[in-house]
Amino acid sequence: MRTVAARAQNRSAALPVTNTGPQEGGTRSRILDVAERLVQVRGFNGFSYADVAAELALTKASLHYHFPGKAELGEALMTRYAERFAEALSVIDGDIAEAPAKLDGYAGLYADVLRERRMCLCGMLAAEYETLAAPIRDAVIAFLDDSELWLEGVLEQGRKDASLRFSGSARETARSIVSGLEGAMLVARPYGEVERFQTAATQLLSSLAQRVR
Amino acid sequence: MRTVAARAQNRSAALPVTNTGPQEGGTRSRILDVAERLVQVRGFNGFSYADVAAELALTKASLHYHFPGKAELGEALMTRYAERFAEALSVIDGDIAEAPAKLDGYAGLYADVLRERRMCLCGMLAAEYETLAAPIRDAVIAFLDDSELWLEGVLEQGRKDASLRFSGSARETARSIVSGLEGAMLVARPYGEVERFQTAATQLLSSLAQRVR
DNA sequence: GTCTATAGGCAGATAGAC
DNA sequence: GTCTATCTGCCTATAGAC
Repeated sequence: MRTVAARAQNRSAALPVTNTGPQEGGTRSRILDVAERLVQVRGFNGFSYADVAAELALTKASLHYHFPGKAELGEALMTRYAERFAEALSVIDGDIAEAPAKLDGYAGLYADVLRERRMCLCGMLAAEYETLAAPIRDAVIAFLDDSELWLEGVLEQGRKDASLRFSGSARETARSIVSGLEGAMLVARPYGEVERFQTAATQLLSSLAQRVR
Repeated sequence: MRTVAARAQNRSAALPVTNTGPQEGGTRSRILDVAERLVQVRGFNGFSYADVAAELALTKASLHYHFPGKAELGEALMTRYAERFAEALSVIDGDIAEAPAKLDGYAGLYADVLRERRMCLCGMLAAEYETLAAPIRDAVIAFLDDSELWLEGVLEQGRKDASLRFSGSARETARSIVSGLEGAMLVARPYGEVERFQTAATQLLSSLAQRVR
């Protein structure tokens, strides 16, 4: 499962977010890369423009040229993250046929993030939700909805071809899987043990969606 | 399950944390109450001494008399929270005999917190873990360890008396339950739907620890 | 215990030169 | 696009009067 996830990550990392010209996208993209990591590690309220500027050897003023305010930066972060995630899901769809293996691929995306000592960007922002500007909030909800929808499809496929068995609706089970994996990340990170996530994720997945074959 | 949880909450709320005298505990306790709610709603990096002071019609300087710095306040918050939680668990132990019902009572504690639009204090601090002072970090880990240990005992009891069936060790399953419930809270809160938590929690619990009777 | 007053620093953000 | 310089406000924290 690591292969698929890693491939998806690489592929998306190679794609410019918004290519507005030959040189223009470079700085913008590097700002997003640094800010993304800082948010995933320290939270949206735990980093500043100064932190990002220092890492890139830029000034705060330059950052404000690319992103007028922290809210706009946050929105761009969440939007790009959702795009990359959606892309990773389509890679899974293209490479993996069986529903149970698709679920493993999905969990692998989370594991890859945790391996870099990061929290899921969306999960981190979900914790800080109450302090976020409306556009960022909407992007958080959109990300969760997308994940849920994709998982719902996989679960329905698995139920149809009898490779998965689960109680309740596919939607409910999809929501439980998203919850379970986000929580497994949240809890594993303080311990600094990726293994803790792996064990919980495997148990959550196999009990929520029983593998028939 | 709501009754047990609510009772536990009330009981602990009536108990002074550290009664250092007739008048002394009052302000300290009220500071903790306000700060606790602010952290659970906005995060540790999302509130300030000024916020707490304003709500209590006090000055920031007065807060510093009771808690020298934000780190000490955070530590006191986490410690008191863990004590209350442990107390709630002992109420469950005293009032409920059957393991499956104990699990419901445990999930009910989370639901009670979410009903007040709050995140679990420990879950919130787990997200912000990287920015926290060492004593707060230790308290977060201690809380998680305690929860896990209690759940492990319940699961072993359930396996022994054949009221619960689960795959893997009791410890692993306990960890998955903690992860699952924290995640269900994290995800349900942005939607503002307690129902979302309830559905996920029920499904997580019943699939991780199958009820036999 | 609580206050006023204030320190010293960092936050997000802007103006305008290059 | 990136810089210097600067603003304003809030942050944590302290000194010292009451």
